[in-house]
Amino acid sequence: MAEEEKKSLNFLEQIVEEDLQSGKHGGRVLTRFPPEPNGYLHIGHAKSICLNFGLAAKYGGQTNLRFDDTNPEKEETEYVDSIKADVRWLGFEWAGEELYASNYFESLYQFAVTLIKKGLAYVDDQTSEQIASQKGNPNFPGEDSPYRYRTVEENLDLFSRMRAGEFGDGAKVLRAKIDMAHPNMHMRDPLMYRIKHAPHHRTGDTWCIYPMYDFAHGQSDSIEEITHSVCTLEFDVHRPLYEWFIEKLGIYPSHQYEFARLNLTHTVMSKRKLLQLVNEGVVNGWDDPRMPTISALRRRGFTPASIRNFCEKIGVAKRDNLIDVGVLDYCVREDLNKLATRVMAVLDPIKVVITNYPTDEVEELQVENNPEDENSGSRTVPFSREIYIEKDDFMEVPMKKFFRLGPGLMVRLKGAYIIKCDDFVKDEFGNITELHCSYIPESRSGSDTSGINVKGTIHWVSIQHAVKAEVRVYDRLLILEDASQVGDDFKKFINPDSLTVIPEVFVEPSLKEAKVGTNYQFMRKGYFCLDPDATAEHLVFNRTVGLKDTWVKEKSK
RNA sequence: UGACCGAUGGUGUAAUGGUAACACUACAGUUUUUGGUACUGUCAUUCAUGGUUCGAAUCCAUGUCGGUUAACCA
Repeated sequence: MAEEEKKSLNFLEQIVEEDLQSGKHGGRVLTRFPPEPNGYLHIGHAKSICLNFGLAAKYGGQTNLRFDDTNPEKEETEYVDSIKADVRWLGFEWAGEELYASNYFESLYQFAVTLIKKGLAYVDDQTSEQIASQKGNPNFPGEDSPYRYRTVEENLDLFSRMRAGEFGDGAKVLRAKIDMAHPNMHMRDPLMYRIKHAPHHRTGDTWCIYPMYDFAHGQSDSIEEITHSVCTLEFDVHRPLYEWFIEKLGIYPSHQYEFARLNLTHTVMSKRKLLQLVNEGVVNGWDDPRMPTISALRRRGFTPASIRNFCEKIGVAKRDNLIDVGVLDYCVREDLNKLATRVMAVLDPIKVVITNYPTDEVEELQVENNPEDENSGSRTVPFSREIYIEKDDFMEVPMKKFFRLGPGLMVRLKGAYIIKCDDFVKDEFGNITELHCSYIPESRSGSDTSGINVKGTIHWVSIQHAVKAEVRVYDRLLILEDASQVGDDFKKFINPDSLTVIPEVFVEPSLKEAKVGTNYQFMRKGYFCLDPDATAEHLVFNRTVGLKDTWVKEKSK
């Protein structure tokens, strides 16, 4: 038996394997994906999802889906539903029911009481401005709050009255008593609770005090006995605090590990910036196919497998990275090449009359559905005397290496006959409006006895059978490669051609049956799928991604 | 300027003290009834300087550069 090639492990897998070996968590692996329900998931989240679910699955563990819903002012049920749908669509299943940090509000409250009793937390009456000014700065230590040395009894009393709703928003906060001179700013008596008289999407008006991220996330991990809490690099500086709370509370020792989040060229990834694009109408909603959101990628025709492969391919490490969107394109093409049915569609038509073909004849030609899949079968495509071909498949003065149509040149019509261009018609402006060709009757596809070899094969659509459709072609959102260099100025670099609508193209009749969710390859043009905007009378196709085109390069030489 | 994280080809990710690998891109070919797919080939002495060692991308020191961090956001 051949030696199985040992695939190298990423740093998280190494940690898990070490922990498994040392029996750190009793051989258990439980991860979690903890989105805040305040926006839609994007491809960066997909990386995290694949990481968390993939890591657990690889080592026989499970993954919790836990909504980090500690800020009632920003969070909504609508987002909960879309996030669940996106995770499922990506192909992952979380352990049991979805969970919520808000499930633990009572436990969290009790944790806070415990810390107060230990003299490790206190109620502060100052304004946020006062507290901020006492924080000091990275070079200078902060100063203690005048309320820092309240008695345990007073803190207990005040905290319970905070919960009871006796104080207004912002009147008081609960802070951890750590060290106002700590070199890590997050350890300078961080806030644990704030007062918000706001209804929560799950707990309604049960609470008017809500825990901060730092006093909710780690404790939730611990309550669920998460073994490996994987998050992005910016939380690295929070880790000492994460560990401080767990240690002082003496609760389950979950551990946090950080990885570098995904950055894509020509794209912005932060929820805030994506929300801006939506709110300002730069795009038509969260699922506009130009967006890097999961819902947009789905609408655009990306498959779950292609996104999972992408996440696998880009790897995971701790250094900053900027992945070329071309890698994402590659991953969809790779997947779609194997499963997309090939069809013919002419996006920029020119009429061709096959002068020696009988006027009334229609042939039903058999065309294979997918040369990459021998089980895909074939379909029937009507052929007749008048067809459309792509305008740029003809050149009046063919350049060298142009293997298509030109005066006197021959091409194969895909699945049909070889034709020869005998003549062309120009209008008064000199535009070519029509080609006159003759076909070689013996060259019929599958029973070709003509002995003629042509270098080019082009797609076509029979005019009388053609179905009209709209096509939407997408390009990168930003003209700029690295959006991190311009910050909030990114909108100056929006690609004006990120969406091109072609109102009327001609597609073969089989596409009348096209369904949302099915991927097609328009031969020689790219991968397309039906948009949800489509109706039976008005077909709309999104271009998922173009085919690799080496001719454009050749042409420009 | 404090703390923390990081630095390997154009881009990512490996190599875990034993002589830089894989993928993408680019380029050059072969095959092809999609100028697609598939296949073949070409493209780096690892941020710098010192040190440890028979041997360093890997360990140590110093420096340089990049990132994160000082919300009653997560």
